Amino acid sequence: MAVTVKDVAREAQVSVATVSRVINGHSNVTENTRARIIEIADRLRYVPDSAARSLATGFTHTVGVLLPDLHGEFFSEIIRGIDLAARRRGLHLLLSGMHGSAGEASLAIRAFKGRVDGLLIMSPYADSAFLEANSSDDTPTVLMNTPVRGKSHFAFCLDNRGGARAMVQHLVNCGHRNIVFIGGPEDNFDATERLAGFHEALAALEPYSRGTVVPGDFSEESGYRAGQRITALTPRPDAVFAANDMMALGCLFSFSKRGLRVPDDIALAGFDDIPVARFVSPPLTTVRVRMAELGERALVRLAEAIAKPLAPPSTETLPAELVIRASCGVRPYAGPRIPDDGMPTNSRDAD
Amino acid sequence: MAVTVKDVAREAQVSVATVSRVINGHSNVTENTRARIIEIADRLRYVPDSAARSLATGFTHTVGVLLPDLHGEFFSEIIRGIDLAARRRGLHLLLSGMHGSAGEASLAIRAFKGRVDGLLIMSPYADSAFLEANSSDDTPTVLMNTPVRGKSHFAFCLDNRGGARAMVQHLVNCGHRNIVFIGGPEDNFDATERLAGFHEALAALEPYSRGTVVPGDFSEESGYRAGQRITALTPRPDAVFAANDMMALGCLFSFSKRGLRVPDDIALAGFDDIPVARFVSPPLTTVRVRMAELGERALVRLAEAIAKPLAPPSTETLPAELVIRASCGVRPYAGPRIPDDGMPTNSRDAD
DNA sequence: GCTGCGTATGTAAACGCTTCCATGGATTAA
DNA sequence: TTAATCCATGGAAGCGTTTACATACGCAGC
Repeated sequence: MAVTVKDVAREAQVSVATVSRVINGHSNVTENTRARIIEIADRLRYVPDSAARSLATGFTHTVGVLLPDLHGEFFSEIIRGIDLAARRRGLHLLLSGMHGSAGEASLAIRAFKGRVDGLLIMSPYADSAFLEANSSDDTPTVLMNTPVRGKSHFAFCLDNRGGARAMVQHLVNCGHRNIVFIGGPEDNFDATERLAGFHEALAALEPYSRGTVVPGDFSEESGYRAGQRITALTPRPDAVFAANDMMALGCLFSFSKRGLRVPDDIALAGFDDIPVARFVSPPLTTVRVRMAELGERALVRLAEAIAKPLAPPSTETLPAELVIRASCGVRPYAGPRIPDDGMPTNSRDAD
Repeated sequence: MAVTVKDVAREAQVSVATVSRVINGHSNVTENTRARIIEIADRLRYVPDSAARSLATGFTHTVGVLLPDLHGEFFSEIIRGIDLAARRRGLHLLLSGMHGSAGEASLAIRAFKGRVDGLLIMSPYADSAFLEANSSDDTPTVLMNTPVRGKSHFAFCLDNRGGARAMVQHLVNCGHRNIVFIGGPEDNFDATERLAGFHEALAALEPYSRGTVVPGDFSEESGYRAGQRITALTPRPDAVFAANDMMALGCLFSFSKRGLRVPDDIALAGFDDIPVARFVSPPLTTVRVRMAELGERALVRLAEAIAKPLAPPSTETLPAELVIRASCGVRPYAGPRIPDDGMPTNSRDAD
């Protein structure tokens, strides 16, 4: 059915070897035959079979991407970054979201065997035991946002701790002393790091202020509940720092429902800089990590590791930047960013 | 380096055929040898090579997904739906975003050869000539959100027209007569369909009201500019219907900058129901299409087509639902949906 | 005890490609 | 003119599987 090298070879009256050489751009072919073969291949619509190629060469020109879930702006950003860098290098992306169990993730990794030249794994939950059990030594692997530090693998992580410290610093600068932190899931690496950063900064800046921590689970709803608890606190805190933006939003709604004004009555900050953060009222002060850049850099690293398998593992940390908007009160509400600080040129909304 | 069937066969003192039979769960193997081989395969950490398998069987258990871009909540939603359905069927996803040119898309499709059992292509720009030139007959293909109707391929499309009509109906119901439409890019299929729906509904409902159309390009910025133009109109329109939410937001900001209140002074509606729509003030009335469902159903269709290649092509249309919030004035602002109509259980924010 | 049959296992071809090695013709050097 | 060299091309092995076909074994029936 599908046309193969043999068909092209027969038509061109040469051997398959010569066709292969032409297809792969090897030099030692007469210009004459090369042209003839190319013409015939085009006419026959010949496209080499990647599976066979992989088998023969040992390369797939594909990387496997394992993400914890495929939900929300985060993943879309990361994937975009990865895709961008991958396409630049002629690499393809085999994508897999793992929903939950480690067993499933393990299965996904095994399924990658023979399909990929390298692995890109992101999981704030993945521990080193898991990797130990599942990483085949012959497949270069890069970890993204993982608790595992680069002893055995390349790893990228976010400066959750630094970002949280910077935010606390900012809140203190704004004159807030009594700061409440809304935490995330206990087994989530991002969440614990952010909490640690909060404590560190507070210990350094306000040794006499014991920071209150209210539980949360990263969901908007948990933020709402946290907001209710915070409202009930006496004396009322000066500021709330939520471990992520979604909780900050929930909290914001809870406040507005009770007539508490942000930032006049209480300051509010989040973490992540999700797109919505800009649009709520007041716009949310938060911490941004460039996820697309994370994906991009991770892929570049992986590509290097594939090319040169023996490079020693390392860990890189991506900086987190403070995004100051109106919700903490230091600046007056500047209004939407239109057209003051430039509009996003995003025109891909309904595609 | 990597362990193959041969290694397992040698260790178990059987032929590779027997090992293969065990691995693939064929029945005709003694329970005794089966157990022994499984034990050895586990111990040796044998994982079959997918490339070789594909070559031998002709199946890759992978589908190629071609998207126009990987930006924003849309794609993340679609991919999530696809991934969900794919994992359920043991299929893998080879992902490719095509940035721009048809040539690049064509290249991407060719690169899929031998890697995938089927293709999932989304592009509101892809025309049938392109598909004609690039679709290999032996690869089942499903189109998502495309101008091409299912003559030669399976196709899914969104009910852009119906959604737009419903929105106009709603605006009229709210008492608005003088309605302005902000259009999208001219070569975008979604945009033209929405515009058509607008005209159709208006012609039916308000034969004497010629609807004004202001140009836009789906970007927030273009919405802002459209808002400026609309503000200058006399008499001032009753309502604005933007071809997508991003433009509606830009428009909203433009209004708020001029002190125009929504919905008191002017009603505003969008299309897409992007996550932000819920959070702006006032919350935006808009039209929702379940993108995850689109992805899911498209994958299911494709899986069917792969299993039974001769099924006749068809087209399915996904309904668009009106999402009524406060921006059109019919209902009082109900506040955030917390906890009245249930909080989203999204807790995946910072992963 | 021989035939026949079913079952467990082995042998080898095939999948489509790349690439090492061989071949032979042309070109160059002596 | 002959030998050495180079270069375009062909032959064939090999990549790791699956699977059609062959084989050998055990057991039932006569």
